Amino acid sequence: MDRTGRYHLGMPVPKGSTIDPERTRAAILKAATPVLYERGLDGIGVAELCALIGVSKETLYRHFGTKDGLVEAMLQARSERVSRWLAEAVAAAGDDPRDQLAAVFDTLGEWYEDPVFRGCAMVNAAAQHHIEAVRAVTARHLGRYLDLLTGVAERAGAADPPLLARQLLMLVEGATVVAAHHGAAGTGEQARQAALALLSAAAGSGGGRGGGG
Amino acid sequence: MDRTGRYHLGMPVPKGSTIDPERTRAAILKAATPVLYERGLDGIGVAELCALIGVSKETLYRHFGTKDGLVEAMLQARSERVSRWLAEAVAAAGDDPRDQLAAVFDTLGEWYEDPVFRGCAMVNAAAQHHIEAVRAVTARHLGRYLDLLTGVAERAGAADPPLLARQLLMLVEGATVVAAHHGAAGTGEQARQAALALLSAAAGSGGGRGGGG
DNA sequence: CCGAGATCGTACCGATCGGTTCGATCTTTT
DNA sequence: AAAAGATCGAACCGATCGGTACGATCTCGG
Repeated sequence: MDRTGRYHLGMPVPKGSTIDPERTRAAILKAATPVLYERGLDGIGVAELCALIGVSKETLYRHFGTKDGLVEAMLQARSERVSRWLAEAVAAAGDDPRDQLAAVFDTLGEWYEDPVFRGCAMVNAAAQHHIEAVRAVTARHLGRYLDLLTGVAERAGAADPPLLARQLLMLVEGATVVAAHHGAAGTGEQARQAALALLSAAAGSGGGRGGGG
Repeated sequence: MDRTGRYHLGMPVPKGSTIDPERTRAAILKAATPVLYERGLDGIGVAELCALIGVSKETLYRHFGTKDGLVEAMLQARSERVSRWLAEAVAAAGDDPRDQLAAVFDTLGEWYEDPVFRGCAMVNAAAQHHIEAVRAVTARHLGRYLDLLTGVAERAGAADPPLLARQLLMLVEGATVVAAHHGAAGTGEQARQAALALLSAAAGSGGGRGGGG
């Protein structure tokens, strides 16, 4: 032991407060998220993960209890983060629901082009684990997307907003799968065109434009 | 050792031929496929898998070399089987491309309702493993779907058949993801409606019906 | 200045994993 | 009848896994 000391995730500890109870947890989550996303939940062991993110196993286990606990917390945080990210893109797109929908797929399209893109982390996780909590996080995640898309569908005056929203959700998740496993080039734009076509069809043949509100 | 003997996967050996060289391999694949699909590729060990399907580890390893070898062979066989299954549904739907497209999603919809449905096995596998061979099988699988849908798009006289086919592929994979993780009820029909709407839009605004041969 | 507590690195644990080996049994071939 | 070869069950192997324990270090509250 000639080099102990200097701990806490390599981050300088702010002089105030009690070494931060929640901060360590948040820092672990932030550092572990991209590693677990790239390597896969079962593609890396706790020991290697800890070494990569610079935290001891004891600290990780005290904050998350088990590896599954870490995974669940990570997925939950990631779901909330990307949902908020997409919602902000919609909010920034103005009042026209067509622009809002286009913003969704433009945002996704940028993500697809990212070299680290490996598909939806929540869907990937649910696809490989039977853990009920993981599946629940994924279902909730899709629910968030559905809510966002339902709002767009309603504002667009779709005849059946829940139906259109679910169809758009399929397009979102399908574009993500196709981009991950069959090439990302152009996928965002192709999906955007399809989404706008669906919206036009739903608004045109159904309830027309300018839904009450 | 009071009960050795009586081997070969519990299947009665036909009296002719050399105990079947290929037959054992096919039988292992057939038996292992649903187990690996339900439990997940990493969710079951080779020992338990062998016990469940009634084959010894030595036999399995002689036929497939490694667990990854078994996985690849299984995914390859499954991809060919389900692609053929979908192609046959299309072929049985008559000459109208709209009927053919509807048949695709009706067929998928039935699959979604199956209690053992857990999403697309190839996509699930690629989502959890970095193994290049697995990712290749998945890419090829999506390519088969794309070929099928391209044929439909061409026969429908779409203005841009490759574009429409890729959008329909997103719908297929998206419906599969949504059915797996957000409830299967109605997903097939909802996706079918969306697909037909996309086809109408692509044919209507683009090249009209009866695309040139 | 001294205890409480968070963190570190390392060693350790039992379980499980993928994969190999071996003796015995049964079938087919020669 | 004897050789060849496929299969079985079980034992075995080294590696890795998730998780725990321990002694040491550092910070903070009192």
